[in-house]
Formats: sequence, C-alpha cells, structure tokens
Amino acid sequence: MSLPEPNPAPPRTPGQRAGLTRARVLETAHELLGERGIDALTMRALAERLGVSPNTLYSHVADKTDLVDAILDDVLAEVDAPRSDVEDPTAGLHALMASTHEVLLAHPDLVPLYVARQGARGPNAHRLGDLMLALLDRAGVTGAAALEARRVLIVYTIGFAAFAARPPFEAGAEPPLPPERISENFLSGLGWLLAGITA
Amino acid sequence: MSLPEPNPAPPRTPGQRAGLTRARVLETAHELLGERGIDALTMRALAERLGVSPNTLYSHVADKTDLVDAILDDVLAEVDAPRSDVEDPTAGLHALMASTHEVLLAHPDLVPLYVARQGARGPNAHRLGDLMLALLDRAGVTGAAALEARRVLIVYTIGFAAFAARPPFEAGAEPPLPPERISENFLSGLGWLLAGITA
DNA sequence: ACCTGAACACCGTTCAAGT
DNA sequence: ACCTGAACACCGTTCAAGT
Repeated sequence: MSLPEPNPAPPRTPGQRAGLTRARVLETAHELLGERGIDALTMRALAERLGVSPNTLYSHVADKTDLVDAILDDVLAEVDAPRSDVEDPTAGLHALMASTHEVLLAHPDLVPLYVARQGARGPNAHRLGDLMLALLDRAGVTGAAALEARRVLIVYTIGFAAFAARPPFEAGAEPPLPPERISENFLSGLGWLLAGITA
Repeated sequence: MSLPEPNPAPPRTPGQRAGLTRARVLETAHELLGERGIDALTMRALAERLGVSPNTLYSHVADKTDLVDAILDDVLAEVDAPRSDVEDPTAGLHALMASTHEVLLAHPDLVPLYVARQGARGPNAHRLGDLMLALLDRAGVTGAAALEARRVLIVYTIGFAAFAARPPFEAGAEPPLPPERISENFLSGLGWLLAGITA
C-alpha cells in the first residue's frame, strides 16, 4: 500500500526521509518544466521544489541526461496510437503522426530536446516506432524503404513541431501563424509525404 | 579568403592590446566548435584560445546568444544558392534545399542550435528566405501558400539534418545509415514535397 | 576603445558521513 | 537505502579600474 502524495516540500526534521520516488522526481521535473521552461529545469531547482538537497536526486536518477530522457519518453505515452490492424493503414499512419504532432505542440519546450537527443529512446518511443513499421508494412512498404519512410515521417513531424512557435528564417516581418493554420500546414505536407511513400 | 592568422594566444605584457576583432572572435568560436563540439564552446574556453580574459569577449559580442546567432548565420553563407532567374524554378528549389542540406550535414553540431533558435535570423538567412519565395512565385505558388510551402521545405531540411547522425526513435537495433543513403533519403522526401507543393 | 582582476550568482556532480 | 554538508570544477556576466 502506497501513501498518498505528500504536499510539496513539507519541512522535515533532520534524519527524516523525504520519501522520494523516481516517479515523483520525474513528475515534479515535468511540472517544473511545464511551468517555468527548460532553462529553469535544473537539478538544484528540482531538488528545492522537492524539499530535498540537490545531491539527493542522484539516489533516484543517474544524472540529468537520464532525467530528461525519461521525461521525453513519458510524454510519448500521450500519443493516441491506432491499433496496428486498423482498416486503412495509410490513414492509420496519418492519424498516428497527427496525434504525435499534437502531443509535441502541447510540450513545445521539449521539442528541441528531442532534436538534441535525436529522438527519444525509451519504451514508448520504441513501441511507436514498431507500430509505424507495422502500418507501413500493411501499406506495402517494407524493408529498407520502410525504415527510410519512417525516418522521413518522424523527422518531418518533430521538425514541424520544433518550428511551430514562430516562422523559421524570418526577420520577424510576418506575424506567427495561429496554431490551427500550423496544423493545417502540417497535415498538407504529411499528406504529400504519405502519397509519395505509398505511391 | 586566406587569412594571416596570428598564432593562437601569443603572450602579451600587461597593458598591451590583444587586437581582437568581432570577426576574429567569431572565427575562433567557429574553430572551437568544429574541433571540440558544442559543449566545449564556452565563453571562457573561447577567451582562453584567444589569449584573453573571459570578460574581454563582451567588448566584441553582446552575449553568448549573439555569438551563436552570428555563427549560425555565417554558416549559411556556404549554401550554393541558384539565381532567382534559373530556367526551372522547381529544380532551383530542389538544388537550393539540397545545398542547404549538405551545408548542415557538414556542421552537425550546429543543427540542434538552429532548432533551438527556431531558424537563423541574420542577413544570410533572410536572403535565402527571399530567394525561396522568389522561386516559389515563379513556380506558381504565391501568397499564404508560398509561406506555408517555404516553412515545410525549411522544416524538412533542417529536421532531416538534425536526425542525420543516427536513426530517430530507435533503441539502436539498426546501424546508422551511411551518409549517401541519408542524402538519397532526403532527396526522395524533398521530391515528394515539391511535387505536392507545385501540384 | 579595449582589456583585466575580482566578484556574483549560478551550474552538475562527487564524496564522506549520518540515519 | 536514502539523505545531507561540504566541496570541486565549472558556467555566463557585471563592475570598477587600468591603459
């Protein structure tokens, strides 16, 4: 039986345990990231929010890279993935990438990290990657062509999210597009890519 | 443009000037980045390489962001841009994006920075952006559609370069593709996008 | 105008020790 | 097993002062 969440950072007398869990560390890190942005996600700030000294975190997390990688993979759990046996596999791919796009848009701070890490590498990422291959296979794209198609789709999706906030290569002459236009824009390109891939 | 580089960090007597230039600061930063990677590009390391104390850099550069932005835009000068009056504007776009892809592949460390900054914003970036619009216009894509098409092409190109080093979303099961396969892969997707854009 | 010494306000991480 | 105090080896940046 597990205890309910203690409220943020109740002061403890020395020698008393904080009762940290890896899960709670990750969760709080995620919160901090959402509220204050990537630059504010420091080990020391995270420790403070948890009411713990900075070095305590290293009992629950190997290092900061480990922490960030775990967050990146966690977010992918929010992707609404179709079953691999949907009727129309191309439509399934479309839906999968569109959902991924939405999830990434909901976490704009994380997107540059996916790029810096060149993707996520945890279990959720792996599962989604396998699903893509399964759908591509059913759409008639196999072997090396499938791996290349998957790369194109992923790159396009993450890349798009990375540039969602403001237009690339611009001196600020044009106002940023509203989110729904960006998504339309994303879906157009996605359609072209899927047409090319399955042609 | 060959440069009569003074050798790195000749010791000076106190009160003597180092003779720094913004250009030389940028150049040396670029060197440092190429040799030791992005994590090694610190103001302090750069200062040391220039034989100068860290705070001196602030006489030539507003801050580290300014420094990095300048480097990012400089690299774009290497892009082999077609003239805006090439015979076939679609082929011109293809060539422009392909050249950009090559330049980015030659500077893999910088690519995540383009993403983090959501593009470059200096004069070279601006010039290339204008050229894209001119070519799209001649290919019959105008107005809002042209801006969206440009975004798609840029996102795709930078995104691809960002993931060139190793496959995204993978647990390392497959070996990384050799560079020429990556470029083939890039060109396939580019072709699909251009076909969709100009359809 | 360019450069430096010294300092400020941070980082991530490790180590030895306490319970 | 979990947590802390103290320290190490760094950061970017600012300030006052020197030439």
